Amino acid sequence: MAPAKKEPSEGKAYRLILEAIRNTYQPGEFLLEKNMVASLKMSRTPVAMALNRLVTEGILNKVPKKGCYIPNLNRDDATAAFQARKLLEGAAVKDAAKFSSCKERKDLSKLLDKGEKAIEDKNYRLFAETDEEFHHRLVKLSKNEYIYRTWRLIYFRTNIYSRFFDNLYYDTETIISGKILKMKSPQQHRSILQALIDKDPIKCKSRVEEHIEHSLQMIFNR
Amino acid sequence: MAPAKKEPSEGKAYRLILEAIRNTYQPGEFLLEKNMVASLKMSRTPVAMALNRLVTEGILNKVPKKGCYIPNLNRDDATAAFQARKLLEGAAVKDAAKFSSCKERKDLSKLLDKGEKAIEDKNYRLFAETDEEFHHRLVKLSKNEYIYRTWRLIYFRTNIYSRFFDNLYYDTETIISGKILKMKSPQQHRSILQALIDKDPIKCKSRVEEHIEHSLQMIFNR
DNA sequence: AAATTCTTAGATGCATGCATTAAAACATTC
DNA sequence: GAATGTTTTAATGCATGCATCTAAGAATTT
Repeated sequence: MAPAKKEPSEGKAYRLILEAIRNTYQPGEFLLEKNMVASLKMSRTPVAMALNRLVTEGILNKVPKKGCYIPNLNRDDATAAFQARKLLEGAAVKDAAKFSSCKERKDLSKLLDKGEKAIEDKNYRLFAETDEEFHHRLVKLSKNEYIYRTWRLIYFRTNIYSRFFDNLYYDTETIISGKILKMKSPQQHRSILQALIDKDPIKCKSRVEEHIEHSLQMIFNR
Repeated sequence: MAPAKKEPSEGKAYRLILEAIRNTYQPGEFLLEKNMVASLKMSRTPVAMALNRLVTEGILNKVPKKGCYIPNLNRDDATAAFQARKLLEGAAVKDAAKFSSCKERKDLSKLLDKGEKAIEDKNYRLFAETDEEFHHRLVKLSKNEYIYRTWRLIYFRTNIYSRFFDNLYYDTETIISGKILKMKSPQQHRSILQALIDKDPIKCKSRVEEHIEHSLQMIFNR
């Protein structure tokens, strides 16, 4: 039997609070330390540390001596977040197109298979997971730790918008710079992967940018 | 007499530790909580919070149950950091060229005056300050909070390199994509500002990128 | 003497009590 | 009754003691 090391309290708190931010809390809602201490069954110190971390990451806002809350959603903020994400993710895949290995591309393809199957099964939760992992892996391929770290937080924010407006998978059409985009998310993913396989950095970048712009437009069109 | 509100301990700890990271500590050096508690004359809690924040920001590294330390310097890391900075700062000034107000440009010009005077006086410390503020203001002009937040941390990292190699102001020449760049930093700043005044986003972006690439090359050429 | 185990010193991780303060509830004045 | 000032409440901010763990050094074995 393995020794079964105890998970550090702060890390556990961070993990569970982050999950609750994604799935439970609403924009504008205050998070009381006291409540978390109760539900997490630990002392205030690790909870305070985890909250502090989330504030530093920009995932939570804070009012001194008052507490932390989920940032509110608005059009300008969404635009800024998606713009920043487009910049980072676009540059990342541009580099990825130059560096990616055969195995990495194969693995991405398998991941897309899994996502498409999830949609067939109407398991949208699983699709959302694979979608998220696809983007994470793409950006990691850039091999630039600074870009990845920074992208990760902004991506989280854009994902809040997509989830809130229930837009992770939809069969709509969007107009971007005069072009009508009628692809579903999985098709867009495939076309990004294809550009990656073709080792075409420019195409890779523009397809990613269109994909992200598409997500933003879907939010606005609701 | 004003009430003179007491500065929160955590904020003070953060501020002073950050300053020490810039001016005192060396790459690889461990930071003992105990020592900071002693020099800052406060309890462990706010110090731990401040360190936690610095780790989250990527300014410090951490080994669990051991402590925090200044990240080591190396060529690949420098390349990645400057690359990321170039991407963010380039995009930021591109937007800035579209949005900046007359007053904002005037203020930037005054700041450059101040920096040039500092060099005349051989006050390189003051020049470094104005240099830093110039870049901060430039990126803020993008009006994108996500880009600014994220850029700020990466800029800090690149600045560590520049300071470490004592390269904030030097009269060297560099070759970037075949072109010989022979400008000093202040001249480069002026040319960036000029592109901003001309409201030429593309020129603005490329000049900023060259300026940053120049900084990186100066580090490598030492 | 080298390698291994045991001990111990000293660091971080966590729990908890007190201090401070913001805002809600209440009382008072106009 | 509205506006203002006061009290109370309940949250975060901070200090500190104990728990846990890492790593360095001492003791032991080969």
